[in-house]
Amino acid sequence: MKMRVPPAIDHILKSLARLYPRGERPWAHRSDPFRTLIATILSAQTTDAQVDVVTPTLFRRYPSSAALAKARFADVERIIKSVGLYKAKARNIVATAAMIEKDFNGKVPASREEMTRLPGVGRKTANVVLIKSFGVPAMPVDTHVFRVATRIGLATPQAASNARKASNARKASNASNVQLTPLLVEEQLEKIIPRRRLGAAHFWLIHHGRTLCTARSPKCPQCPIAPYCKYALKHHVVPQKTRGSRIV
DNA sequence: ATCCCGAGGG
DNA sequence: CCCTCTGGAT
Repeated sequence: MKMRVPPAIDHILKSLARLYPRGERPWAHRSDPFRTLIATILSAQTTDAQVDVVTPTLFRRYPSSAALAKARFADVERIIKSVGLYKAKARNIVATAAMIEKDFNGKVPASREEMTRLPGVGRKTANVVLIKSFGVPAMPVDTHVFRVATRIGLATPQAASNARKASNARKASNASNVQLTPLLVEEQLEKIIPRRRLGAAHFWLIHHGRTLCTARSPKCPQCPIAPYCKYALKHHVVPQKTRGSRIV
């Protein structure tokens, strides 16, 4: 229950909290599990702005899984036409609604095991619903979270190696040949970030990845955690004035 | 051109 | 591991 947070982690979280003080949560207005789930499925390879365009119409016409389960693909496709991958998503959300009705008594299942059986629901989507709608500690690891966490050292091959040794001592693996996977990053983040802060940390990491810590040309000179970011140091992008200084 | 809070299939 | 699915914003 009581968890001690390593100083570096604590500093990183505090820096991110200062950087993004509003802590705005995308889709915060959708609190019920069904809408959170559907909106999250729709969000793949699409901007959240695009999701916001189609969800009002979608949920007006299909306010519940019972309603959506009976929808025709063509009707749903027409409504969500402007989001990417809309054909697969139309199929998936209708099939998901049908499965919720048929196998889960009309309610979105509250476990990752059950949720990932739903068509179009992978581990990342399930984790979003778990932490947003069910209050279950889970870190959704998408490309942004993965990139940021590995860059700044919140997730490391060393820690992954240790975790793997602990859980499976039979496999003798050293840190150098452990490749970080989204699952390993998730496990590490859930271990080192206090449960209370997981939701906020998720937002900070993902928002950081979209703004400063981008894939192509990261804005390290503007980044407050660059002074103790391994990626920034390695690529010589730490500003002169803060290089070598202590963690702020 | 490149990217967007991925998932499923080969 | 790879590939495909997709429209819209920049």
